[in-house]
Amino acid sequence: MSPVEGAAAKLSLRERRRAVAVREILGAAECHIDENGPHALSLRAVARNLGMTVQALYHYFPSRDHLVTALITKAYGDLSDAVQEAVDAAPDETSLQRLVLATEGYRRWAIANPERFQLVYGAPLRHYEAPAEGPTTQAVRRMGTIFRRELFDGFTAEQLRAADTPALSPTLREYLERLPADGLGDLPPAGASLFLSAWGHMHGLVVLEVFGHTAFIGDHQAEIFRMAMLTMVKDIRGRIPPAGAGS
Amino acid sequence: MSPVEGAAAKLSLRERRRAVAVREILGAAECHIDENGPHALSLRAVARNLGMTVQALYHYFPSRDHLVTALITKAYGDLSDAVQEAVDAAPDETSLQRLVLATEGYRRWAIANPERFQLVYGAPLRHYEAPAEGPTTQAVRRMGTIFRRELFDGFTAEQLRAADTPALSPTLREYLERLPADGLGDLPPAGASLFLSAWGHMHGLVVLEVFGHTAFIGDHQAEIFRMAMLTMVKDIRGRIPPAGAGS
DNA sequence: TGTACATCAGTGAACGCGCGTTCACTGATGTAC
DNA sequence: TGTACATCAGTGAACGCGCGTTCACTGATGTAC
Repeated sequence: MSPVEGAAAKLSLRERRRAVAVREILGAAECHIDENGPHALSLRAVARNLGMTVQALYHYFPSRDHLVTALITKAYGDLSDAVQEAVDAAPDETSLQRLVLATEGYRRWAIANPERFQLVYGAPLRHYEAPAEGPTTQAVRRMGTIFRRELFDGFTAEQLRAADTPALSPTLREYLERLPADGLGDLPPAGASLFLSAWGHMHGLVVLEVFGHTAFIGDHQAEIFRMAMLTMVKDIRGRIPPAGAGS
Repeated sequence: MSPVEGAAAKLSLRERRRAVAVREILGAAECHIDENGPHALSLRAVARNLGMTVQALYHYFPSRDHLVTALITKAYGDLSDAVQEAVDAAPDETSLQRLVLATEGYRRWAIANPERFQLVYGAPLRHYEAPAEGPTTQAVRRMGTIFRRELFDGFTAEQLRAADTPALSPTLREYLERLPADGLGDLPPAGASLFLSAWGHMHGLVVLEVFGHTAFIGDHQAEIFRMAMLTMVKDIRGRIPPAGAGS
């Protein structure tokens, strides 16, 4: 008996059916989003896709907002998975190469799932009230961790502290030092600043492409992106002094 | 008699009232967008704001789409104006400083008008069918021109051609060379590539901030942005060789 | 093993809402003579 | 200067649509004895 069957055997028929139904609902909702955009999402449309009546959905999600929250969480998770897989696929590459691969994974997922990408990074949905401690906070951390590891792989905190960046104001330095350690707090201010800049750079190129603002580049978007990211990573690493040079 | 009065005198009472009404409608629509987001825009809501009935709006805009098109065009124009003004306000600065000021103008307008910023750069509105030769194409060109002028001020095409960027594939180089001259076509491939990267970098940091993804930085966003842009511009200019060194 | 009861998935009917758009109309503004 | 007519801004009433949510219900699944 496989572990899966073992786990499944512990669930009643009803529980298994319920799990299947929830997956089907999420799938239908994602399908509808892919075709009509996140702002067209409605319980009625999802129910229609499933051949059900709307009311039945209330047995699985107490309101539209709960469904939306689940979808946003899943989209963020899927994006993180895509980035993680892009990194894991090349364990023998240099960390510079792995970081470029990570950014390419980010871009690729966004291009392949433009509507769900908007669910995460676009305008918040009309009438949607996100729960406090948003569903995204955990996912944000996870993706941040992936990128940070590759970006600063091989450098010590001491080296990052001595990175060649414009002088930050004392209040900002202090603020960055005091961020929670699971966010950017364990990075020295210069490192946090470089990291945010890099994130914005990657994200901006992807957003412009996803929303069609760089359509005039045609089929060459992937190459432009790759070159920009390669240059970006080299520049950032070039700002960090060799080990032992600081202090 | 002022020129304005002179022009106005040529318009009948009806024409002047009409012009005022159109401005009022656009203003009410912008106000509604500012408060409820672009996706909540509806003719009925605008009419309500004005104390009119919906049907009256059809005397000024033949459909909702025409109103939306006007709003998008105006938002893009206002953003371009803001950038232009930021540049013009410091004619004596170095072009490096002016470019940083331009990016700060871009950011400032976006932060001050987040909903209208979405109108331009966010997800397209539900049920809105943009006209062919979109209303934005002209505005895009205008803003592109401002940034390009400051970014590459003082450099010759020859210098840009020799910029230190990763090797672009021959097909991409050729493609970039053949872009229409009023877009990026008058830039050598290396210059076009640097320009796109810079645009994405600026845009990405602004988008993350506008959508609240960098809220954890609190009041220091402006400083982080400024440092990132300063570094970016220096890096880009550092890649361009001094005059006469190439060929 | 069978029976009584609780839980749950799903339906039919209905609620009140906001939306874009059309139609026939009234009264004010503008214009040709 | 006055008059007949055209143009235009605005209204009242109505259309058909999709939306989230609630209520009372039926029949299947699960459980305690």
